[in-house]
Formats: sequence, C-alpha cells, structure tokens
Amino acid sequence: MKYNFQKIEKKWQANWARNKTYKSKIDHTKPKFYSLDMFPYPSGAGLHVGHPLGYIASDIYSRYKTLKGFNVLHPQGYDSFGLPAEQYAIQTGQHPKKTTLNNINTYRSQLDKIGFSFDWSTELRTSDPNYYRWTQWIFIQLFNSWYDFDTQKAKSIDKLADIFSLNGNNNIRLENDSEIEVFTSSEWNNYSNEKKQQILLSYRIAYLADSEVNWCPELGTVLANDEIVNGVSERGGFPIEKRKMRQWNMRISCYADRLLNDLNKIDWSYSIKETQKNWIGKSTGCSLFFDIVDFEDKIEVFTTRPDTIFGVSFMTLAPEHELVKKIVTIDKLNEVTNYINKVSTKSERDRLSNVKSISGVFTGAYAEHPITKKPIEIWIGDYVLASYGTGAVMSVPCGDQRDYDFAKKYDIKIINIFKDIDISNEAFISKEKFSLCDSDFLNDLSFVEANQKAIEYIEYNGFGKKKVNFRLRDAIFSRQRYWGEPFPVYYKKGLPYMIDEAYLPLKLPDIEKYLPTKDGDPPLGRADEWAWDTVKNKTVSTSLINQTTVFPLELNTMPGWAGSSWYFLKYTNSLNSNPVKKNDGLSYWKNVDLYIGGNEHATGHLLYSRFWTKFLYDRDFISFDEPFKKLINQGMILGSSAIIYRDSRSKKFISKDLLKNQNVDEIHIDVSLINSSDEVDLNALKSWQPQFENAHFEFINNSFKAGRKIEKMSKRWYNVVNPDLICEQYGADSLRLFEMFLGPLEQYKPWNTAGISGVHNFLKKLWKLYTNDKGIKNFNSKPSKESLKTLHTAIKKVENDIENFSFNTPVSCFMIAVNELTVQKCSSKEILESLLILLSPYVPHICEELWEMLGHTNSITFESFPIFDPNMLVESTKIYPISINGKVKLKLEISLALNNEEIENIILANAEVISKLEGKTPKRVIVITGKIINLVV
RNA sequence: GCUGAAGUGGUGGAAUUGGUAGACACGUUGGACUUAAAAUCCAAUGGACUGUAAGUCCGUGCGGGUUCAAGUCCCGCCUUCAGUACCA
Repeated sequence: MKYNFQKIEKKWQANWARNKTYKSKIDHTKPKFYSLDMFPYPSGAGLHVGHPLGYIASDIYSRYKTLKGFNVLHPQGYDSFGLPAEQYAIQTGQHPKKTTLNNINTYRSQLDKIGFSFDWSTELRTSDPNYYRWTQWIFIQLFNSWYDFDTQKAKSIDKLADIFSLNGNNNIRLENDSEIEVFTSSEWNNYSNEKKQQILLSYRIAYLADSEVNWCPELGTVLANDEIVNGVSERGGFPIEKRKMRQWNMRISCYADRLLNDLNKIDWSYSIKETQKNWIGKSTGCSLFFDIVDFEDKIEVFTTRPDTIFGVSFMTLAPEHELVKKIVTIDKLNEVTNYINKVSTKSERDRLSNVKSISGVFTGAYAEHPITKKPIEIWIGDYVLASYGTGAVMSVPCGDQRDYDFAKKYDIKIINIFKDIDISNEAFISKEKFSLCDSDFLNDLSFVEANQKAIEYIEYNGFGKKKVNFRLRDAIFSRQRYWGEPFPVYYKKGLPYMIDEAYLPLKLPDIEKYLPTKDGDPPLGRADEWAWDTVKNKTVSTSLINQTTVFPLELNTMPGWAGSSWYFLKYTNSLNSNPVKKNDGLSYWKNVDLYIGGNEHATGHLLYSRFWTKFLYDRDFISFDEPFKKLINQGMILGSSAIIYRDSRSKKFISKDLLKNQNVDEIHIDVSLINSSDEVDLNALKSWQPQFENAHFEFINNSFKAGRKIEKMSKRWYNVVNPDLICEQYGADSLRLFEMFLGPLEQYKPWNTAGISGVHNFLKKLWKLYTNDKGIKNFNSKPSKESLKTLHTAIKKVENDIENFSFNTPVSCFMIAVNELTVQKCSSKEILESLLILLSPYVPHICEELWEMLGHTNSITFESFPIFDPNMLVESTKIYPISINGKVKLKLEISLALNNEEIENIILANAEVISKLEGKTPKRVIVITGKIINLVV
C-alpha cells in the first residue's frame, strides 16, 4: 500500500476542521497552557518556507502539551494594519482593506496546508473594527491615567485632580519635566476648566506634547526610535530628519524601572533581556546645578562621575539647549548662530557617520564651579545630545574620552586629578585602580569612596542631588497615515477630549486618495464629516458635544504597535464583551506560557506589550503584569541563492569551475534553475529571462556550474521557496519534520530543498512498518524486550528534548526507532501505537491515518503521551572493562532509575568480578558519570 | 567601541552537560534489481601511515592550563554573525 500523503493530509485537515478538533474551551479540571506565535503581517508576497518555522515549533509543543494532559490554547491572527498595504494603495488606489483581505486569504490557505492545530474560532485582525474598538478603548484608559511615582502605579486621572484640589501639585512631579508650574490647592480650584485640562494633559500617560520627532519625508510620517535603523527608516531605508511637532506620546518612561526589574520574573533568553536592558539604559549618578556668571539661570547637568567634580574644566551644552540663545555674548553671536544652523541641517545619518569628528563653539559665557568658584567656559558641541539627560554636561577631559578629544581640539586646559596616572595621550576612563589628587576633600580616595563622599557633599550644600537617569524615551504614538486605528479623540478649543466609550469603535472612514491633504493634514483630513458615521450619528447626542457645533477630530492614526501590544489578551475571550476587563476567558488563560517569534521585536513589540500589560494590571483590568512567561526567538531560514558569473569585459557567462582571476559580475538567477550539483539548466535559463536568450556560455563537460550564496529569502534574489510546493511534492508532514530537522530552532540556517528527501524517506519507512500490499498489517504479538528498549529510549529522549524546547534532536531519534523496529520486525500493537502517539506532534496527518487504520475511532489528539519506564532500557546489570588510552575502565550498563548510591552498591557487589577482570583488587571505585567507572589500583 | 551568539567531516548538524567525537540525514562512490531511467535495497565514506588485514598516529578556530579523562571547564588570542552606539 502506497503512502499517499496528499490524500491523507487533505482528509485529515478537512476532518479536523469539520469536527473542530482544536477548538479550545475552558476546563478547570486540567492545567492550562497558553501557547502563542507572533502573529504575522499579511504581506502581498505570501508565505515562504521560513515563515512557518516558529509556528511548526509551537504547534509541536502545543500538541505535545495536549497529550501530556494540558488544556491548550493555540490561537492565530493577523497584524493587519501597516505601511505596505497603504503604500500599495497610494500607488494603485486600491483600498488597503481589500488588499489586506486578499493577503489574509492567501495566508490562511497556505497555513491550512501545513496542518496546524490552531483554534481558528478565536482568530483576530487588528484592522477589524470589532478589534480596534478595544485598542481605542485602551487608549482612552491611558489618557485617563497618570503615573504615581510614590506607589509606582498608574492611577485614575480623577484622583490626581482630587489631590490637586486638596494639596496642589507641590509633591506631585514628573520625571524630566521642569516646565510644569507649581500651584497650590486654592490656585488650582480657581483655575478655569481649560487651564485644569491643560495641566492634567501633561500628567496623562497618553499625552499630547510638542516633541522633537523623527520625521521621514519620504514616508510622510513620524517614526518611533525602534523603527529607525542606522539613521534611516526600517521600512524602505529613507532618511530621517528631526522636527518639532505636536504629537500623542506614551509615557513608557515612567515604567522604565519596572520594565527593567521585572525582566527577572520572566524566562527569556539572556541576549534579549540584555538588549532590553541596554535600551532602557539605566544609569545612576547625580544631577548638579552650575551657576552662570551674570545670569539668574542655572545649568543642570547629569553625571555618573561626581567624584571627578574637581576635574571639570569646561561645560558643554547641546546646540538645541534652551539657554544657549540667552547666554551667548554679542561678539560670539554670529559664530554660535552659524554653528547651530549648520548642525540642525545635518540629517541624522550625517551625524551618525561623523561620530568620530567632534565639533563645537565657545559661547563667550562662563559658569561658576560650585566648589572652587572658579569661572568655567561654556561651550556648545554636537557631541552632547539634547535628548539625553539634561542636554548639558560638565566636561572632565581627564576622565572622559569625548571631553578629552574636545579639549585637545579647541585647546582647553586639561586638569589631571588622577594621582600618578599619565593622561598625555588619552583620558583615564577606568573606575578602578586610581586615587584622586588636587581634589580637596576627595584626595587619596578611590572611586567608590569619592563618589559617595562627593554626593553627600553636593546634597548637603544643595547644588545637586542623587539621580537615576534612563535612556528610554517616551514613545511617539501619532502617525500621519491612513491605514491605522483612528484616535477616539476630538478637539475643543485646542484641547483633546475622548469620545464616549459607548460610541466605539470610531470607524476608519473611506477616502478617495491616500495622500496628505493640500494643507498638509494627514490623509484622514480628506474624509468628509459624513464619512465619520459614528461621530455623526452618535456622538452628537452626548453631553460633551454641542448639538450644533462640529468639533474637529484627531486626524492622525495610531502606530503599528498599538494593535499588537495587547492582542494576546483578546484571544482568551472571543465574546464581544470587553476583552480586557477581567472576564472568564482572561482569568482562566491568563498570560502566555510560551511565546515564539523573531528577535527583531526585542525593543519594539516586546517592550510595548510589557508596558501595556503593566498599565492594565495597575488599573486592575487584568491580574498579571507580564504578558509572556517564556519566550523563544526562532532564527531565520535563509535562502541559498544561485549565482552565475559574467565576465565584465566580454559579457560572456563563465561556468564557476572555469573562473580564474578575471573581473566578473555576479548575476542572481532563480534557484529552481539549478540542480543539486549546482548545474544550471541552460535551456530553462534562456527561456526564463530574455537577457540570457542569446548570451554566450563558457563551460566544459556539458555542465555549466553556478555558485551559491546564503542570504535572506527575498523576491529580488530569486531564492524564495514556497511551502505550497513542498506540501505538494513531499507533503505537510515532510515539511514539518524537515523544518525541525534543519537545526536548532534559534539558529539562522540555510534552506536546502534537496535535504528533504531524507525525512520523506523516513515517512515512507514509517508507513511500511505499519502496512503491506493489502493494508494495515496484523499486529498481535507481545512486545519483545528489544522493541521495548527501542520504544522507551525514544520516549525518554523525545520527552526530555521537547521539554527543553529542543525540537531538532527528536527527529533523529524517530528515525533510529523506526529503523530498529523494522529490523526487529516488530508486530506488537502496543509498541506501534505508542510510537504513533510519540510521533503525532511532529507528523499528525500520517499518525492519524495509521491510528484510524489500527481501528481507533477517536482522534489521536485525545490520547495521552506514553509513560517512560527506565527499567525497560536494560535487561540486566552488566559490567565490562574497556580500554581508554591504554587505561582500564569499566563500563556499567544499568537502569537509569538507580541513584548514585545504588550504583556504588552494585559495584561493590561485583568487586569480585572486577578484580578478576583486572587481575588486581581495586582499592576504591569512583563513580564518575553514569556509566564509566574509574579504577584506582 | 560596547553587548550578545557562534566556530566540529564535502554539507546540515549529534554528543546523555567532563567519559570510546562525528549519532541522524544530505551528498559522493561502489554494488543489487531494471532493456533503461526513476524508485527501492545493500556497502563504504574525517585525515595520514603501514602494499592488504589486524593496527598505529593526528584530528572539534589558534596558543597555553586544570584533570586519569576536555568539543565541553579556566586563562590569553583570532574569525564570523547579530544588536547597539557621541548615553555624560
């Protein structure tokens, strides 16, 4: 009987869909397991073989957990808002809704062919109004909240207003915000409503502010820091410039400390935690105030080295620093203005590329050293960033390389405060192995001592205080785009107000063109009033909006990460009631137990999701404050591109084995045009693209050889492999098994279609083990000892490896087991059934088919995982000598169920045997590890 | 520069975490079956030496070290990949 995988897989996929085999339901009698994949953005290109890698792993784990008696939730959905659909709409006029829907349908049909155990009944799409109404709802909650640093918790904004009317805002400050004026309770109570709203706005977690943003002219929108790579946009690679714009912001910075500390709570890879730590960038030090000569103002700086205070020889401000214009002297005004203009026109990319070349200019003004009272020159320099710390530094050239380079370049005095340390060539930046000199009360102290003493002195004398600084900035939340969630916001007298929750969702209106308006408004500015059907029909009746006045709505949309920051909560509750407030589904499934996805989201999605989860926890909507307990980052599957070489001069194509040292151009050709020996099918190549039709080819022995190059799978390199084709040729089970067999999940690895024949042959062998010409074989004999050993070796290995998220190693183990059982001519139903259950997470279709042929009516999903019995591995204890490097050792074959003490007892009991073997009696035996015993004679 | 990951046959990768390195698979070579091809099955396959065999030596990026025993642990380098970057 032939292994007809196409028929089998079709049959079972239809069967699972019909019977809703993988529909999840709440079951309090079982432990829950929530297994989640990072949901895909449905792009027009469809899936390639790299995409399902993580899904296959999570599918195997989910199926395994089900067999282990867990109640599993394994959902899937689509991150369907995003730039590519909008770019496509701009070019073609096609509504993003339509292209997105087409893409989703393609994705779904591709996914369905691979046989996943997804519970599609909970499917979600971020662009679905029924979904984004809750994204909008969360936004409203963020708007209605402020962060209380005393209790480290987000609270309702109403409570803040109560505090203000009782005590004013003397005790309620924001980190890094000196602009907010201080007021008393009576002042507050006398403020107009507008004024109150104005003040509250700057305390909200979702707040509106003029902020310096990363503007991308090419995309016509602002971008968050994590959407910029090497100074250009992540998508498209367009240049970025700085601009001041009024934008919605998310106060993620107030969660910095918790986001950092709670990394200890979660089981993520060391490297991704490290990336988040760096991104949050906590540094402890102290903030200091320097008086400016002849001015009332003070310059605030942040430093991690208060111990070097006596080494300060000048100060440097960022060119954008607000005090620069005020303190610059008349004779320096021209120079300074020119310098600032020069710097501001530099794009982010230019600034980055010139990292090593420091520049600056003297303002003519002086500050006063807070201890020595000596005057210090105030400079501006572009190595000081306006966005970090206070935008000003105290420059200590002897202890900081940048200050050192700056001082050398502009010939500023360098004070050496490090005893017996040579700084004639570079700054001394170490915090160890030195003591201070010329530092008054800090003389002869080490870093730790001096640091503490300096802070005490500074705080006592009132010109500074201990401070923790974070690199993490608040996240810009506005995008000047069409294809995103509309804000549930309207404006009255320039102040933002939330649309009543009852009228959500505020639906995205249809528009004719997807470009900004003539006035420079975002695309939503093109929507007529009537297009906002929700607002027109419903909101007018609320008390907030006057019947006759039309208030302008927010025209920006939310960024891509809005919808993906909470989607894991939605799966747990498919009802239309609030999916975020405590509900049955949420309180049963809780947070994600296993999350699998790429590591490119380390500082974006994974950080924002943690932020929103903590916020929702603070406001008591959910009962946990970390979204993903265990995270695994799957590596990318790379393409193996085919390259042919063209002589740059003669334009002839030359076979790879004939290449000498000539200059050649590398031309990518479609991977399907070459065989496993890298030989090009020239006829196919000639008809593939016209440029090859009449080209000259140089080769010998009838074989034109191509080269290979490992790179990302991409249409432009013609190296994309479509999983549909693999399913057609080898079957979904082969694809699943092979993707795991390729190597460790986390690793980057190249795809090689030729290798799939190995796992495909295995499945054929498996099929043969159970069937003959007529159908299923007749199994009735009792299990032999050796087949039990084979089975239990496999159970042990598979169980152990899957529990440790090692998905590649069990595959070899399956192959060995099937080979052994074939050799043993195993005909025990018991053994062969257990084997099927063991294999079913990896290759569910073939297992279900054989399971049914063996006479079962239930799906194999409802079986339980076979139980490992260590006693099956050995028939009896054996001890025998082996020789390693001329030394006699003993190999011990014993049951794994024994502990070390029992092993020693066995050895002692066999002392006689040992002494005979050795010819000598061992004085003692040492159990080294498990099976090999060392004899000391 | 800093942070992280990784270097094992022609290739992808195993190695019970210190115990006979190269499992399993691809590829290659030879053989069987076949008119032939495909498919299937069998055998060999890290390197060197000894004509063969039994066997010996060398082998996990490089140089040292610990140990009866090191791919694995320690010290010092080299290379590759990824992330991040004037962070005061």
